[in-house]
Amino acid sequence: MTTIFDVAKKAGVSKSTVSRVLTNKGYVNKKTRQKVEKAISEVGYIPNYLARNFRNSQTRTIGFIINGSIKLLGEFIEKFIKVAESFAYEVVIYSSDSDPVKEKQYLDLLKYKQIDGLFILTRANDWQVIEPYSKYGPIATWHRVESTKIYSAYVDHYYIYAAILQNLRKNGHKYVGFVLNSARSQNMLSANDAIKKQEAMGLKTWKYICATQENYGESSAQSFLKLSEKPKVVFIYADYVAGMFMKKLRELDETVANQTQVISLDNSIISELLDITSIDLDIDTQAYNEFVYIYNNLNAVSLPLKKIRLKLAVRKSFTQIDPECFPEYRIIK
Amino acid sequence: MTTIFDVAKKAGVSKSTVSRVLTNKGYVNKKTRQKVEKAISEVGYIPNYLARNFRNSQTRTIGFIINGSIKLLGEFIEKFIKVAESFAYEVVIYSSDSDPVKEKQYLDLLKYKQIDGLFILTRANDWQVIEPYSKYGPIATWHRVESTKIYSAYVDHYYIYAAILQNLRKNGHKYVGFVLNSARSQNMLSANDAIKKQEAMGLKTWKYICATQENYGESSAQSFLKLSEKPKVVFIYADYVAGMFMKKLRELDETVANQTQVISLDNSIISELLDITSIDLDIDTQAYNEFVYIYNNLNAVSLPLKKIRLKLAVRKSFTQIDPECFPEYRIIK
DNA sequence: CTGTTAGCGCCTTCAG
DNA sequence: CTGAAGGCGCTAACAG
Repeated sequence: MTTIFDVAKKAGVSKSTVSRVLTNKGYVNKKTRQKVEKAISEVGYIPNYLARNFRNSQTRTIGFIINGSIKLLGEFIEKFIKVAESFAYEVVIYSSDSDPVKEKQYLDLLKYKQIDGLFILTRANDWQVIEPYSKYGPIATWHRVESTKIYSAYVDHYYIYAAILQNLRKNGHKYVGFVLNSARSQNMLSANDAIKKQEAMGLKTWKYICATQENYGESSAQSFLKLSEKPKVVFIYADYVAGMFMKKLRELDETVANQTQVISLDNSIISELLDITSIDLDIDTQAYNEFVYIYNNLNAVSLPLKKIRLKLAVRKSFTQIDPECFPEYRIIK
Repeated sequence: MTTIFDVAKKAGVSKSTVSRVLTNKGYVNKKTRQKVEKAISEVGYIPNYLARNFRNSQTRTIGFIINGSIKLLGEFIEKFIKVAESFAYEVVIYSSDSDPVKEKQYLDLLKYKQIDGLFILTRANDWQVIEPYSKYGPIATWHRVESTKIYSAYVDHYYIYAAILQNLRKNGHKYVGFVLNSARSQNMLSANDAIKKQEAMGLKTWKYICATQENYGESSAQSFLKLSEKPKVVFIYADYVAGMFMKKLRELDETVANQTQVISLDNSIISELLDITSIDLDIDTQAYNEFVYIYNNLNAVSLPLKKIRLKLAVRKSFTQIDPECFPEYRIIK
């Protein structure tokens, strides 16, 4: 293995000079620089990042914790990686399997200087447990969290639900169905707030809370069919679930299926293939912001975050869109 | 930051002794060990992996290059990461965007000792370019490749296509449609071999080659509809494409859509939601084998690879299954 | 502008 | 069984 010492010997200079041309720091005479560069290629020098990182005590690596299924998160991860890449950072993926113990191990990596910063897709531990780790390095998450120490590029679901409901009311709907996630997340609490507000204003609702991530769509459809009076439109919290819901509904009762309109969240390939009207949460910008927050903290800079722009992808499952109700949205198609 | 020196001081021993208990190497008296362990927790010692890796000149990190869209590869990545984790390895994801230059940079990481091994989902450079890098560390891929230096846990598509075609012939089909990927991959060449063999035995075929990864399903459906005589069954190389094909077909001609049977590859959430009969390529085992190959090479051991077990997930889009034609398959549902 | 020097934290001979 | 010493490759003061 060649080291800067070999290069120095070849070029007839000192190690420091070689280091200076390598890192582009400090002054170095043009001619010496050329000599060194020539020597570098002559001896086939390969920088040892292990040594460099050790010396600089930095990894230029961000940890990224997923919690089980990344089926539909590919897009987010991909964008995050690309942004990181553009800032010369690497991304290591860890799988916590929603196990608090495992998650803590990864949190420890921040202490152990194995990573510079950490992104947690969905947490397994309480925020109180996670928060203290932020002193070892910046932490960001996709979960909405009220903390000054942990960043989240969340979209407030209150406004999403409020806008959709306002639209529905304008179109004369007085009875609306919801399939909600049981996760004790801020997003679902916000959604509930928006729903409650409309209920107070006379909206009749049917709500189905998904207990787990499995069979959600199916059981919600079964429950829906048991209703004596059924809402004409159902707002479902994720494409995947909406897909399952529609599939099961069609299987069990084609007539009802044809009469039921559906709106969902994610605008993924699933809503595209199943022609479901779905809200696009601007994942790309979210991923960008998440990384940039970490980057800013690591490098004591403050690059601006981008504004998240929601879009409503209008498809067959629901078409009565009143543009006025979506001031911040961009309706597509 | 606490170092082994702090621990040594506290325990009243030398750095070497601390190192020995930390790494569990060499002899160390029980009592001294206890003293050291006590000191470790007392001073709150945190090992510096940066230093350790530098000293050991290893990263315990495997690079994982994706080439653009990991929408449907989540499952594979996830499994790969979990296996790696169980062997105390980490996985860094890189995105090559199918750019040969970028890919080369990641290949260089192997040289630079930034990673111990490399997995390439789909390559951007020719294998001849990639192969030489294997001297810096083990390389594996998901692409089928004929090389002794690069491993691939591929499933020979010849057998898949042969088995499906044999089944179709047993069921009396004399005319079969195919939507194939244009990628100059071994898999598609093998598929073609299997198809040609049946053509030689009198099978009539319609073939559509997808040029790019976009609009594939749509254009194949349009092309299909222009046929004066249409095959009753179409075999499509991926769920995503099959979904698009069916969607477009239904949009343009419901009658034809209802008469057309579809089989595809992947058995992903898409085929589940769209009720497409699909072949499960046992991704989990493939991911396991890919990692274990790398692990074996890195650690000069030879843990056995697992046998890949294909499954046919039978759904509404195609039901005429003759079990005898799938000796190696497991038919589900 | 360049060379000398002194570590970073850890592991591993080599003596004792 | 334990301690002393050296060095992995690189960078950053500090002199010159």
